[in-house]
Amino acid sequence: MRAVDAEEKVDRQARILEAALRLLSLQGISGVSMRAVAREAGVSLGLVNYHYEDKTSLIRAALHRIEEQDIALVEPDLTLEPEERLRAALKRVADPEFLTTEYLSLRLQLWALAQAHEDFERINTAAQRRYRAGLAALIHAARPELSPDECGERAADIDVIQNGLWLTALLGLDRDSIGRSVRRCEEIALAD
Amino acid sequence: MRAVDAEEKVDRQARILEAALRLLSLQGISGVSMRAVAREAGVSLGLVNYHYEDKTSLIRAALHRIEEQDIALVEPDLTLEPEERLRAALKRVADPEFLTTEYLSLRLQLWALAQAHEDFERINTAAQRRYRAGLAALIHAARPELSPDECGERAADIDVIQNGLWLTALLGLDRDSIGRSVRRCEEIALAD
DNA sequence: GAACATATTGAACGATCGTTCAGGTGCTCG
DNA sequence: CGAGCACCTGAACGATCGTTCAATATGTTC
Repeated sequence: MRAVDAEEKVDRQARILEAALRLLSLQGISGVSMRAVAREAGVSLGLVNYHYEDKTSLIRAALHRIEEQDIALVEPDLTLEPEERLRAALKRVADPEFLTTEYLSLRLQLWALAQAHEDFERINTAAQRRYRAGLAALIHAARPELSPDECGERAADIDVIQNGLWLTALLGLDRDSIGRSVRRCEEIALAD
Repeated sequence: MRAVDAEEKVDRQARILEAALRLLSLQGISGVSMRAVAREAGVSLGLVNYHYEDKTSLIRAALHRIEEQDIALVEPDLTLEPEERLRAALKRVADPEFLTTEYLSLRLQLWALAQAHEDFERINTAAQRRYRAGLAALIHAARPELSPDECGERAADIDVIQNGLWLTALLGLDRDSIGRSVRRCEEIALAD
C-alpha cells in the first residue's frame, strides 16, 4: 500500500497541472477556476497558488504542455527511411492516440485563448512555427532535391489541411473524410 | 439630429447583441460578463437581463448570429451559371470581407464553447450540417452527373480544408497558402 | 387625461472568483 | 534536540459575477 500511497502523493504539482488540463478540455476556460483545479487534483486551494504564482502562469504551463504534444507529432522516427519517416509523421495526426476528444479540445481551447490574451498568443505562434519547421525538415529529408522554400510551402499547405482535419474530427467525426485528407497530405508532401 | 438620436436609440436589443459579439470576439468568453456587455452597448445592466432572460440565452443568440453569417457563404448567387456560382462561393471564404479577425475569432469562440456546453454544441452541429448541405447542393448544380453521395464527399473534403484555412488565417495570416488552398478546393469540387 | 403595457434604470442579494496569509506538518542538517 | 526549509492547509479579503426587483420613464389606447 505504501507504494500506491506514495505514487498518489508525489508530484502534486504535476497533478495540479493535469487537473487544469482536464478541466480546460472538458469545460473550457470558464471551468478552470483555482478552486475547481484544487478540487479536481485533490489538493487544497492554497497549494495551487503555491506551485503556480497565479492563474495566468498555471494556464501558461498548461499551454506549454499542449505545445510539447504538438511538436512530438513531427519528431523524426530515426528507425525509418526518410520517406517512410515522413509518411509515418503524416499518419500520426490521424492516429486514434492523438485524435482523442480530450487532446483536440485542448488545442481548440488553446487557440481560443490565444485570441483573447496576447501572452498566450505568443506561446501559440511559437508552437505553430516549430511544428511547421519540423514538418518542412521531414519533407526535405524525403525529397532532398526540393528547395527549402518549396519544402516550407508544402509544409504550410499540409498544416492548413491538418488544422482542418483536427477541427473537423472534433466537431463531428467523419472517419472517411479524415482518411482522404491524410492521403491528400501525403500527395502534397511527396509530389515529384 | 432627431434622426441620429433615434437611430442610436432604437433597437437597444440589437446593440446589446452586437456588443456581446464584439466582446466575445476580442476577449473570449471570459470577457463576456453581463456588466461588460451593458457597458459596451451603452445601456444599463438591468436592460441586458430584460432583453435576454439570462446569460446563456444571450450567448445562444450570439451563436445563432454567427450561424447566419456562415450559411450566407454558400447562399447560391442566382445571377451566375452553376459552375461560376460554385466558384464564387468557394472564393467567398477567402474574401477579405469574411476573412476578418473579428469574424474568424467569433467562429473559434463558437467552436470552443460548443466543446464545453452541450446546448451550444447542438447549435454548432446544426450550422455545420446546413453549411455542408449548401455546399453539396452547389456542387450538384455544377456537376449534375455526380451522385448525391459523391457531392457530399466532396463537400466534406472541402469543408475540412476550409476549416483549416480559416484557422490558419486566424492564427497567423499566410496569404499564399490561403490562395493555394482555395485553388485546391476548386480542384476537388470541379474534378471530372 | 387616466390606464396601461413596454422599456429602462441602478441598487441590492448571495455566490464565486483570485489572491493573501498565518499557521501546521514532515524532513534534513548541524 | 532544535533551527531551518519545503510543502501544504483553510480561513479570510475585496472584487466581480449573474440575477432579482422596486421605481421610473416612455409611448399607446380608450
